[in-house]
Amino acid sequence: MIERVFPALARLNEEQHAAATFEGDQLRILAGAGTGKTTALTARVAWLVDSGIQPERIMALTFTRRAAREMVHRTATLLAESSASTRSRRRSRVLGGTFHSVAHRALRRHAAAVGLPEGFSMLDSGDAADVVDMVRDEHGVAKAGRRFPRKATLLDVYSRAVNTQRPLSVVIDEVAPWCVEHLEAIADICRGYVARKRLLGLVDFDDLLLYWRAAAADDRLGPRLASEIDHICVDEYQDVNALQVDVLRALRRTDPRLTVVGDDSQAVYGFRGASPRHLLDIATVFPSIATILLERNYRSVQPILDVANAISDGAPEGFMTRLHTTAVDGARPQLVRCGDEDAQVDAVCDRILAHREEGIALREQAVLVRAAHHSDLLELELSRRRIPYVKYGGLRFLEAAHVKDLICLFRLADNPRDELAWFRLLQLVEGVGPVRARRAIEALGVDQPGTDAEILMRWPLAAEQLPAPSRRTADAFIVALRRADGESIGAHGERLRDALSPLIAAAYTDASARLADLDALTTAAHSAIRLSDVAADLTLEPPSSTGDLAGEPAIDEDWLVISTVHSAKGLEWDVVHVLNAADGNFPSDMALTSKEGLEEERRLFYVAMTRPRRHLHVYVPLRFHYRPRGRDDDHTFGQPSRFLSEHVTQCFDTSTATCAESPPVVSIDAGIRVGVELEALWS
DNA sequence: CAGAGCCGCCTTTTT
DNA sequence: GGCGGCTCTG
Repeated sequence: MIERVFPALARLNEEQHAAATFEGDQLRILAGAGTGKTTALTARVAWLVDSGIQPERIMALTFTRRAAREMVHRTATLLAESSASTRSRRRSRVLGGTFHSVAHRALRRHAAAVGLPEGFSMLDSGDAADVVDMVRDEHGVAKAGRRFPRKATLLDVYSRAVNTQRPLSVVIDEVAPWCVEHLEAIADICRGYVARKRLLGLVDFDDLLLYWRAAAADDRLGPRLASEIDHICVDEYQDVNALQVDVLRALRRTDPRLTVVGDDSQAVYGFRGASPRHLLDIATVFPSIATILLERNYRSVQPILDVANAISDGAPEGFMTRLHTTAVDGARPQLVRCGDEDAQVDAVCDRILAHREEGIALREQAVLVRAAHHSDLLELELSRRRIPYVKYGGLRFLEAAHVKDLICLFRLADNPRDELAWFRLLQLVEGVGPVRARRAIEALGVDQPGTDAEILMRWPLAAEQLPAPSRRTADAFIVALRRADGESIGAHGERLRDALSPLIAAAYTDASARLADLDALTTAAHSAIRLSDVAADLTLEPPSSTGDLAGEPAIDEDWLVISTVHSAKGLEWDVVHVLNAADGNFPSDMALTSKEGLEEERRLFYVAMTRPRRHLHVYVPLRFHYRPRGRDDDHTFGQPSRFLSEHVTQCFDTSTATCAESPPVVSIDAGIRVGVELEALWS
C-alpha cells in the first residue's frame, strides 16, 4: 500500500488524495483559503518522487519569497520522511524558489547563450529606477519645462507593459492616463532603458523572466532546459502574470507535465501585472488540464469562516469557493473600536499578552497590516513593553547605505561595465561628487566596445578626472577590484571589504555595527561561485535583518510576527490581529481610483480574515494623526472599513477599547531581536 | 565643483 | 518624518 510508504498521503482527505496521486499529465487544483493547497501540492511532489521522478527534476515555483521558502521547506521535510521509510534515497531537494530566483539560476548557467556577460549585474528596483532616470535625463525631458512622469512612474508603466505583455499605449491609458500626451517620449525612454541595460550588462527583475523565456523558447537552448525537468509545480497560480505564463508554456512545449494550485479569491498582485484570469482560463493555454476542487477548510473555526463568507457575499461577483469546516465551535471574532491609534496599540498589546497568558505563544500570533508603516506605533510600544517581534516587509538590510556600497564593489568585480556601481563607488571618495564621477566613468568608456579588461586598463585616464588628493583612495579600490591569479572568491571579497572599511569607519559614529554587516556579507562570499552572485542573491532574497544573514540567532526564542497582508498569504497562526480596518487604510485610498483596485483590496481583506485558526481580532481606530510619527496633535476622523458592512459586522462581537492611563510595562523573556534595534541605526 | 543645509512634497502592496 | 531637489557657501 502506498499509504504505508507515504504517511503524508494517509493524512489527506479524499480530494487532496486525488490531487496528490493524480495520474494524468496536467492538473489544476482550485482551492479556497485553508483547504490544504500546499499540503496537497507537497504531497503530490512526494508522490511524484515515489513514482520514479528524481526530486531535482521537479521544479517548484511561486511568486513570493515566503511562499517559496514554505514550499521548499515542506517538500524537503516530506521527502526526508518518505526516504526514511523507504530505501535510503540520497537526500536531495526539488528545484524550487520564486520565478525570479529560479530564472536567475538558469541565466547564470546560460548567460553567454542568451547574450549576457558572465558576471552580469542584478538590479534591485531602486537601481532600475536610477537607470531609467539616466535615460530620462539624456532625453532632456526636464528641460522642456512641462510636467513629465517621474522615474518611478516610468518604471511602473514599463514594467506593467512587460509583465502583462501588452502595448505601452494600452498600459498608459489604463494606469497613467495623464501621461498619454508623452507616449512617444516614454516609448523612447523604454527603448533607451532596454538598450542601456544591455550595453552595460545590467539585468532587472523583469529581465530575469524575459531572458528565461527567451532561453526556453530558443531552438537550441530550449529543449536542453526542458529536458532537465520532468514536472513543474506552481503554487499561488492566481498571482502569475502573462510573462510567467509564457515562460511555463515555453518550458512545457515538449513535455506537458504540470501541476498548478491557486485560489482566485486571493489574487492580490494585480499591481504586478498578475491576473486571476490566468488561473481561471488556464485551459486556453493548457487545453488538456484536469481540475480538482478543494473546499473543506482545515484551518479556521466556523465563526471565522462566517466572516470570510460574508466578505465574499459583498463581492459583486462573489468568490468561487465557499468555506466550511467541521470545527463548528470556536470563539467569535472580535471587532475592537478604538478611540485613536494609541488606544489601538494598547488594545493590541493587551490582547496579545492575554492570549499568551492562555498559553498561546507569541509565535503563534501575528499582527497583519495593509501597509508596512501601519505598525510603526505598535513597534514602539512593543519595544517599550519588551515584547520581541520580527517584522516582514520593513526596512531591508539591502537598503542600508554601507551594505549597498559593498554590493556595488562585488558587482563591479565581475562586471566593470556596471555604470551604476561606478557612479556610487566613486562618490564614496572624498572630493568626488556627481560631476567628477561622471567624467571619470566617461573616461573609462564603460559603454565602449572591447573587452572588460580594457575598461580597467583605462583607469589612469579616469583618475585624471579626479582631484589629486582623491586619487590614492580611488586607486586602492581599483587594485582591490582586480582578482589576483589563483585567488579564491572569499579572499577577493575580503580585499574588497578591506578597501571599503576605512571609509565606513570614518563616515559613521556607529561604524562597528556597520563593519559587522560587511563581515557577514564577506562571509557569504566564501561559499559563492562569483561575487556578483552574492550581490544578486541578496537582491533576490534580502534578509529581513542582520541576524538573518549571520544565521538564526536564538532558535528557541519566542517572538511575535508582524507582517503585511501580502506577505502573510499562505501562512496561518492561532491568533491574528488586523490593524487599521478603517477606510483609506484598509482599503488603501491609493487603490480606490478604480473598481478593480477596490476588488483587489476586498480580496486582500479576505486574505487577512482567513489567516487565523482560532482567534481573529480586527481593530478600527476612528481618529488618526495626519502624520503617523508627527509630534503635533493634528488628526482626522475616519470611517470603519467599507468591508465591515452590517452583514459582516454581525459575525463579530463588537467592543470599544478605552484608552488605558499608563499600561504597566510587562517584561517578558529575553530581549528584542537584533533586527528591531537596527532600524533606528539606519535612519 | 563638492557638500552642507533648507524647503516642499509624498506617503501601498513584491520580485 | 524622510527624501529629492534646490540654493548657498567655501
